[in-house]
Amino acid sequence: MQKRDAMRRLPDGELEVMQAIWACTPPVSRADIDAQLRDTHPMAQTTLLTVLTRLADKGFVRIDKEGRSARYTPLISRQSYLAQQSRRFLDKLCGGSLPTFAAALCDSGLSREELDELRTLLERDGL
Amino acid sequence: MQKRDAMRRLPDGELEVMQAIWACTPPVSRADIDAQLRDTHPMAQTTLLTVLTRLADKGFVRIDKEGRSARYTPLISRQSYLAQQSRRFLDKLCGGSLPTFAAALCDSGLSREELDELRTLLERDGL
DNA sequence: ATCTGTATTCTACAAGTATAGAATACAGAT
DNA sequence: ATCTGTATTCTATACTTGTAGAATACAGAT
Repeated sequence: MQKRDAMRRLPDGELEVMQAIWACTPPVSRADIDAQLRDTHPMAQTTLLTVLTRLADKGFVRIDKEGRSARYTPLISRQSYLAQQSRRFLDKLCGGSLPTFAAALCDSGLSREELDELRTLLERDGL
Repeated sequence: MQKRDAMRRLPDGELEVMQAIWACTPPVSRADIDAQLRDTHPMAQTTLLTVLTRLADKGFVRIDKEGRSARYTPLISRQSYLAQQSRRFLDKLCGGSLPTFAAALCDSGLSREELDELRTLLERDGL
């Protein structure tokens, strides 16, 4: 049933759940996830379970049964997912063009200060 | 039938077609779009027509009948779509955090030189 | 051994997306 | 007036996503 295509872009609902999982320290219980989602995107228990199953099918989380309940461990780090997706953005949306990408950022509603901050961060992290 | 939600993220197939349309000088014929798609994502004539209809429903293109054939005009510019989507990326994926965003870019496989280029572009365009 | 509450799985359904064959419509040729 | 080729619309299927009720399973109480 597994699709094994880690590079794929998660649909919104599944991304929300992944973000919630990433926000916890693994291994994560269903209750932990639920607590995280309460603010951003509350959903019925069964809905959450369904989404978690799909995420497991896609290889994003591992489900470990522990008696009555289960623990969820992310198999892909937030950092690497974000890296993959920013690459995807640059390639698929900007056609791989850095000037196009830069222009998009400049038009994205960021203030001068924020753009400067981003430049600084890129300089520091890049080293 | 129209959903009027310009901020929405287009699914892959529809994005491909929009990119093809943006790559032409409007008004664009179906043949123009087809030629653009030939390299990246060839699809049957009827499939293309179906996608174009959906894009029209969503308000992304206007379809003007011209006798036997039709002309397609983008109603949303590539530039503004990219700006919206980069904002979306920052907010939904990075939780609005510039440091997180910068880290994602640094991990995205760009070389030192490319990161430097991006910094320069941000500086120049930002002015 | 039975009851009970809760965790998990099954099943379901409505939209949305990807794809395209069948049917139709129509301009231009004869 | 009819034929013909091609452009467009209708119809259709399969898969994905969002959402959740119904059914089940099972640990702990009695």
